[in-house]
Amino acid sequence: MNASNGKVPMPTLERLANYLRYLLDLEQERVETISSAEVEQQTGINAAQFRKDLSYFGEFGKPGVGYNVAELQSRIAHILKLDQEQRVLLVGAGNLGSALVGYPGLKEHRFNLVAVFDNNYSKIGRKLWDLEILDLGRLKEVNAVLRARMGILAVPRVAAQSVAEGLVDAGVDSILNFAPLILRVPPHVVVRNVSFVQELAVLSYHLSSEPPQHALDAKG
Amino acid sequence: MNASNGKVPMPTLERLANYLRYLLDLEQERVETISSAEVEQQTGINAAQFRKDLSYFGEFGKPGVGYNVAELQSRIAHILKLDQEQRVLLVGAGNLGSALVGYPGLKEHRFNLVAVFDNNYSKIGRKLWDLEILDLGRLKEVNAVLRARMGILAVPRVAAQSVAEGLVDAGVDSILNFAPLILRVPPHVVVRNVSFVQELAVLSYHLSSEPPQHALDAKG
DNA sequence: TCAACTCTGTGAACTTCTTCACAATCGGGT
DNA sequence: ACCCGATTGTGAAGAAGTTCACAGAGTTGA
Ligand SMILES: NC(=O)c1ccc[n+]([C@@H]2O[C@H](COP(=O)([O-])OP(=O)(O)OC[C@H]3O[C@@H](n4cnc5c(N)ncnc54)[C@H](O)[C@@H]3O)[C@@H](O)[C@H]2O)c1
Ligand SMILES: NC(=O)c1ccc[n+]([C@@H]2O[C@H](COP(=O)([O-])OP(=O)(O)OC[C@H]3O[C@@H](n4cnc5c(N)ncnc54)[C@H](O)[C@@H]3O)[C@@H](O)[C@H]2O)c1
Repeated sequence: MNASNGKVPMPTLERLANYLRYLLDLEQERVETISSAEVEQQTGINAAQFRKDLSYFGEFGKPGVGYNVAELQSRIAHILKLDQEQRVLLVGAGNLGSALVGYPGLKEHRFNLVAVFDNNYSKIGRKLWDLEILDLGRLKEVNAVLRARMGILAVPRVAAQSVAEGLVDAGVDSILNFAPLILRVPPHVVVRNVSFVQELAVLSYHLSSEPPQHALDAKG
Repeated sequence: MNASNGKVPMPTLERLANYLRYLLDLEQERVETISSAEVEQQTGINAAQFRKDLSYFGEFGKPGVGYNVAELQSRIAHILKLDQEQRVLLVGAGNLGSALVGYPGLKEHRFNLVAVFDNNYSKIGRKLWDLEILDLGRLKEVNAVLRARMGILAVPRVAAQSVAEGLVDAGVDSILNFAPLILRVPPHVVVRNVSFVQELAVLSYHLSSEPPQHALDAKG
């Protein structure tokens, strides 16, 4: 009796996209049915965790059988709204922005990068792959037409806060931020940060405790 | 009493790099001292959380005063081993790899990208910024000299698992993985995944509950 | 010197997330 | 039709993380 009404834990949401990726692989391998135990065996995700994560959204499996791969895949895609086009604005046509525009993984998940903005006049008007780089000043005007609600922030750190405010003003209420700073946004706006340096720092920390080389192994 | 010996929660580690970033900003603004209450006010990070996170590593502040910005900054950098060079290997000289090599933020935190590998013969031998792209086949041989323990995986999904194994075989025990899949690695190896699509999916999910208040603010 | 005040460091309470463990259910075999 | 082995969905236990709240350390000023 759970089914999506209650509050879903954030870690569950974060795992959902991973499940989806894995299910798409299984589908391609023509696997029709999978049990949570097999998921655990193949991916290391705890079987009970997998089942409970799904349980927040309803009942997906059959006792004694498992889950239908194709059905589960499409239902997770639906939960995450990855079964419908999501229009996305990108600000910052630099190294990272360029990699993102050229990344086919976005379209595969129905994320449609509909416009790219920059404030550098030597870039405005040029094309980044197949998208023309637009003047940041036109953000609100352009999005009045496009009505994208998601924005990707790939500008230098010092510009990020003000650009974020511009995105919000243009009607964006979900921001993926690559700049290494904590954005302050109104409460209705959701921000997710991607920080390569943070991830590397966590790895770096762990190096300390690890033995310097792979001469050792075996663990209780 | 605490000081680094006990187990540190993973979320604490993840926040540490953020604190560092923030402290570097304060340093640049010539702020000498900061209290946890001011941190909360300026960044939204809960003051008690900030204090407790630090408490896992020792005592950093003075009651009645706060924290010395420069000292705290350097002590956090030390905890994360960001006060010493960390050599890093990159595999995959594509769009993302290229952005990473050109990203100055890595060097700023003492991450030194010492070699780039690819398996595409039209790329091998060319330069990516100032680094020559090396044949993936030479990974082990080259790292026998360089002795990097960190690796960044920026290859297509289908290649990621085997390249990860190659990295581990070459002595790498920390991997930052950009490919959208769950890597299986030996227990002594630490993996951190960066998944743009996962982050976007979480944002996409949240769009549901938000009111589509595009024209909420009554427009100009 | 002392009182008034500020702010840290941290046990303890609280909240959130993960894992366990088992009744309920399914499909297949006989 | 009925049993049997497999597997789900989920309360409840347990683990982990966050926040509270306060004793006590440091500072200031008289
Ligand atoms: N390149 C990476 O691998 C990488 C890794 C981690 C984080 N980041 C972060 O991502 C962001 C972008 O990185 P990058 O390497 O693409 O930088 P970049 O310098 O290559 O590109 C930044 C782009 O933003 C544009 N820009 C600057 N100010 C702007 C403004 N106010 N409005 C609109 N556009 C503006 C610039 O013209 C440029 O095109 C930075 O915050 C960086 O810290 C990058
Ligand atoms: N570009 C992005 O914005 C982006 C975003 C999210 C995730 N990713 C992921 O990052 C990875 C790299 O993305 P990209 O856009 O740079 O791809 P890309 O195709 O531009 O580059 C991949 C590089 O890897 C090399 N390569 C392929 N197989 C290899 C192998 N076995 N050994 C060594 N090198 C090999 C290719 O020659 C190429 O140079 C992919 O897994 C992708 O899904 C990329």
